[in-house]
Amino acid sequence: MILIDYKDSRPIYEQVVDKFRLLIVNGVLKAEDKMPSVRTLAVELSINPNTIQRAYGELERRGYIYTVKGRGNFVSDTEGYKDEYRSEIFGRLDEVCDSAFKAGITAGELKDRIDKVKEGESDDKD
Amino acid sequence: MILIDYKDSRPIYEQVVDKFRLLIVNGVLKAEDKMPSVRTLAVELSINPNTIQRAYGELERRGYIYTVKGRGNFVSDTEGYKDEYRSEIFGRLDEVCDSAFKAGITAGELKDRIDKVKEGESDDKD
DNA sequence: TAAGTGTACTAATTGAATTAGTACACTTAT
DNA sequence: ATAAGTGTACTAATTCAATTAGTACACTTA
Repeated sequence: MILIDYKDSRPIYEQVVDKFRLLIVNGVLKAEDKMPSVRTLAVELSINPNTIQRAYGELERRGYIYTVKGRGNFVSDTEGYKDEYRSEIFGRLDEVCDSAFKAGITAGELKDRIDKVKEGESDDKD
Repeated sequence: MILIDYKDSRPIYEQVVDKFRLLIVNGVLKAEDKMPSVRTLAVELSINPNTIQRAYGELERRGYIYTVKGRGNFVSDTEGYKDEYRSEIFGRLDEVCDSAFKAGITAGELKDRIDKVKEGESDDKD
């Protein structure tokens, strides 16, 4: 369900947080779905339970999951967070545009590129 | 000329490399311009000369600057690197598009956003 | 010759991330 | 009641990259 990239220089717990965030905001994991237990996932990924715990703590802090002691972690109702995630993506787009314009790339070129990506979509990647 | 962001989790030498890369590919620093000396810049930024040296070594390895022993570091002819930099930006755009499409954002929405950024350009930022 | 430049090297320090180990509280099923 | 599974909380040790510190050497220019 989740894969760690050891070539990635970011902390493992951060990668775990991001992967789950994507699964949740993109609807793969739905509200009330049960998250894998801390210990289970730790064994699955061959990393320390503390690292998973830290990731789950972060996900809870940010509202993506909630905890029931003794029962486990569950996905929250994240409808509200989808807008937040969209904003995040637009923010990233803004940065790319800034860099692009500074480097002399035109809005037209960017738009053409979007169309190309759109065409090639659903290709087997990553 | 350069500013370090201590809130940024990336290594200092990497930040230095990036800042100079931008100055160079965007034409602020031109071919044959003299780079600040390792020691001067170290004092200016209040960081260790070794860190600057590492950054300069990286810039040289990547072809952005060249070294003349005893004289200093100078900006290379970077015309060829501008294409490389453009590709990099398009690559970043591709990633944003992928995320966007997965999150249900349409190509049209992305294009509209580009126009908005284009309008607000040359605003006093960073 | 003196001052300024880059280069090379080793050692020490720092700090975050990760791992290791333990203990405790709660829930569920038996 | 008991056992197994769950989350939580702590402290200590380890690992690793980045950074700092210090020194020495070679070259260029004035």
